[in-house]
Amino acid sequence: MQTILVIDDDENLRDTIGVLLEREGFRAVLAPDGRSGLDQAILGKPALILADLRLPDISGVEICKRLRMSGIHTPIIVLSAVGEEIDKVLLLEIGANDYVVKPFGTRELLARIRAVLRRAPGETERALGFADVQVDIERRTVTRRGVEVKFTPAEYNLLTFFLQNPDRPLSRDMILNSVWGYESFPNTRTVDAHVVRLRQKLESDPNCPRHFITLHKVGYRFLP
Amino acid sequence: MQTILVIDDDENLRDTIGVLLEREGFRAVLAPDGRSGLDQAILGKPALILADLRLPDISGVEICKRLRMSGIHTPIIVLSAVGEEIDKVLLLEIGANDYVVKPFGTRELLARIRAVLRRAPGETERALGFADVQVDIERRTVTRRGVEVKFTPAEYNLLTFFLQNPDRPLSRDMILNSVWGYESFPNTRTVDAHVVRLRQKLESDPNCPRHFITLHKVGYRFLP
DNA sequence: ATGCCGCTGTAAAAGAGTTGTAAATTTGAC
DNA sequence: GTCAAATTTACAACTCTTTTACAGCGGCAT
Repeated sequence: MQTILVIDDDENLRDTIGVLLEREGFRAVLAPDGRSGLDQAILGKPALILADLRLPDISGVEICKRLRMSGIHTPIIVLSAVGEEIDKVLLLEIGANDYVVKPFGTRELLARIRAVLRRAPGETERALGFADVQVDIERRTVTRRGVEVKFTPAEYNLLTFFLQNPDRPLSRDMILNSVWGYESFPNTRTVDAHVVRLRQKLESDPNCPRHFITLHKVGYRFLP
Repeated sequence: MQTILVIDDDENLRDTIGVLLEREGFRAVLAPDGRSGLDQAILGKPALILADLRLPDISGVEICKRLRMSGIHTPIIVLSAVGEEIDKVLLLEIGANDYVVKPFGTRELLARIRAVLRRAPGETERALGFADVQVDIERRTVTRRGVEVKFTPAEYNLLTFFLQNPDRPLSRDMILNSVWGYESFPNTRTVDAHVVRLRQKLESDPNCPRHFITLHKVGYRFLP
């Protein structure tokens, strides 16, 4: 299932698009501003991004620029309101893949989304791994030296999140937002508890972790 | 060199697939509608057919039916758009060999094509089974150690769906959509109730299922 | 070094939510 | 209407998640 990130400060529109996308079989991740949108764009690895041109903090154009400068080529469709001065050529040069002018029909939006996704051969990695651990995304299984290791949903989600963001320092809040979502608000210690279990199941020596590293006062970092 | 017939009314997609196939060493024959597709399927003797589910004149399902009725067993992969109402079980029973949901990655499509070509010297699998259980699709019967076991329609549909999707985690919603279709909206607990009955009829020890596995908070998985 | 304070590791308890399953109810075919 | 099938319901049993508590560790000022 493909994830689409929606960055728009209009809560109503955001939710409407979210519902629409889920109905069409996508997973929708919603962000109300450029800052959190950018985080999600990097951490959540969506298949596509819908970004409003005008946002309270970082504009859609700026989001494009920053992502492209970071070497992230996730397709982006920019949403702009009627009357907003947009230089379409500039937009495309900057790295946006398409733009849609509000108000738009759901059919049009979906058509654009599909067109963009079709052009971009999705790099849906089916297998991830490190050291003696293999994760089969398709089958949702984790094996270590060929032996299956059982993971609960939260553990599994955390594990794949780490695998998809190697080497990067990840704060507990970032992890909570990305893995648990913006709807639930558990204690940050919850992350620790789950990291412990990842270590117990996957580290050769859980007392001296070599992959799930603690960054004191910062968070964690995963090293393959 | 193997010929693959592509039947799709979306010119863009048709050409994209055409180019892709040629690059991978196949000969691609393109047809924009069901009528010409059917002609080509009969006359061109392709090794495999990719057919869109929704076509202006004759649907992909109808193409399957007509070819199979004519005694032509060319493998067919049906392409369907996300959100299109498809009964996957029906599709496979009708004689399609596989289905791919748009938008799809090129890697996925090629993998499916190769998989179908590999197992086909023709014939749709008419018999499915696991352990001591045999399912005869043609006769719609299930036998265990040679003894027939009675199944109600819903149970049978669920069983064949599991058999056709081994190893994969299947959420209750996916199961409902695929087996019950998009028209009816039963409670997700309905799935549980039917799984219980599959286990009672087919598991050696229904209390400790080895084939119809629960994935807590996720759904179910069938292991042959 | 030493001692302090806040951060982290961890097991275990508490809590929340999910699933198994039988029984009750509804649906649909004849 | 009758009957079988399908679906919903209800609740016990269970799993997973989160919190809690405390021990140990790390870094910092003295």
